Amino acid sequence: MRKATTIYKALSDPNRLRILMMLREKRLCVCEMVDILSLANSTVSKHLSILRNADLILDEKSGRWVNYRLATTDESDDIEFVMAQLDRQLANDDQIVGDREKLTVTDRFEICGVASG
Amino acid sequence: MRKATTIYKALSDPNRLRILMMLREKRLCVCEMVDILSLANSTVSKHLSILRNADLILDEKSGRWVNYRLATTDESDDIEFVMAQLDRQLANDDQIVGDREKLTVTDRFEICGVASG
DNA sequence: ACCTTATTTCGTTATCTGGCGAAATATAGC
DNA sequence: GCTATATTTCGCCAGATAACGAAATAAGGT
Repeated sequence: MRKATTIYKALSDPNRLRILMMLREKRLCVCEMVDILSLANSTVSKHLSILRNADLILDEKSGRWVNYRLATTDESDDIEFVMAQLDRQLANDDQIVGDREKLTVTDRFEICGVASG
Repeated sequence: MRKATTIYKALSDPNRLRILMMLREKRLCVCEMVDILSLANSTVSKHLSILRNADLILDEKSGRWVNYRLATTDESDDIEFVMAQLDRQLANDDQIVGDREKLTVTDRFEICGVASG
C-alpha cells in the first residue's frame, strides 16, 4: 500500500510528470531540466529525489554531471505500467510536446556552464 | 495535464485506494465505508468527493442512502487503466484483503442505523 | 409536522508540499 | 590547493491536505 501511494504521490505534481516525459526521450542532467522547467535547481533536485524514491528514475554520476534516466522494467515493477499510462494521458499535451521539442533543439553544453543565457 | 494530476492526487491517499478497491467488489453507501475505514463520516465524504471529482466514481441516490460505484469504461477514459494498475499493486495487500473480507461479512442494515456497535 | 438516519458542508487544526535562496558537497581543470 | 560548475541539503514561507466535530441539508417513517 505504501509503495502504491508513494508512486501516486510522485505522479501527482505536473513538474514531475514533465520530468518523466522528458526522460522518456533521453537521459538528462539536472541543469538541463532546470532550464526547461524554469525552476530553481534546488526545487528540481527535490522533485528528482521524490521520483527516485518511488523507484521511477535512477541517477548515474558521470563526471561533473548527474545523469537521470527512467528505471528499466528490470529495476521497477511499476515503471512500464506508469509510463504507458502517462503516454496515453499526456503524449499530446501541449506542454509535454513543447518540452519535447525544446529538448531536441537544446544541447547540454549550451545550457549548462558558460553560456548561461 | 491537469486531468492527469487530478487523478494521481486522488490516488495518492491510502484511504482513497481502499475505497476504490472496496467499490471493485460492490456498490457501497457512505456509512458502510465509514464503518470499515474507521474514519469520521465527514472525512469519508470528502474522500468520495475527491474521487468523484477525478471521474473515478459516481454516486446514485437511492432512498435515504447514496450508493457509490466505480465509473464504467464509458464514463471515464482512465478508470480501466487505473483499476488494472491498482489490482496489480494491491490485490494481495493485507489491508485490502482484510477490507474485502469484512465486506463479504457485513450487511448495510447491520452497520447503518440501529445497530451502531 | 416531527423524529431519525444518511450525507454534505463549514470551520478549525496539525501536518505535508512545493517553491526559493543560501550554504554544503563533489568533481574537473588549472 | 584554488576556482568554477553541478548538485544536494537546509531553513524558511505560503498554500494545500487530511483529520475532526458541529451545523446544515435530504429523505423516510410515524
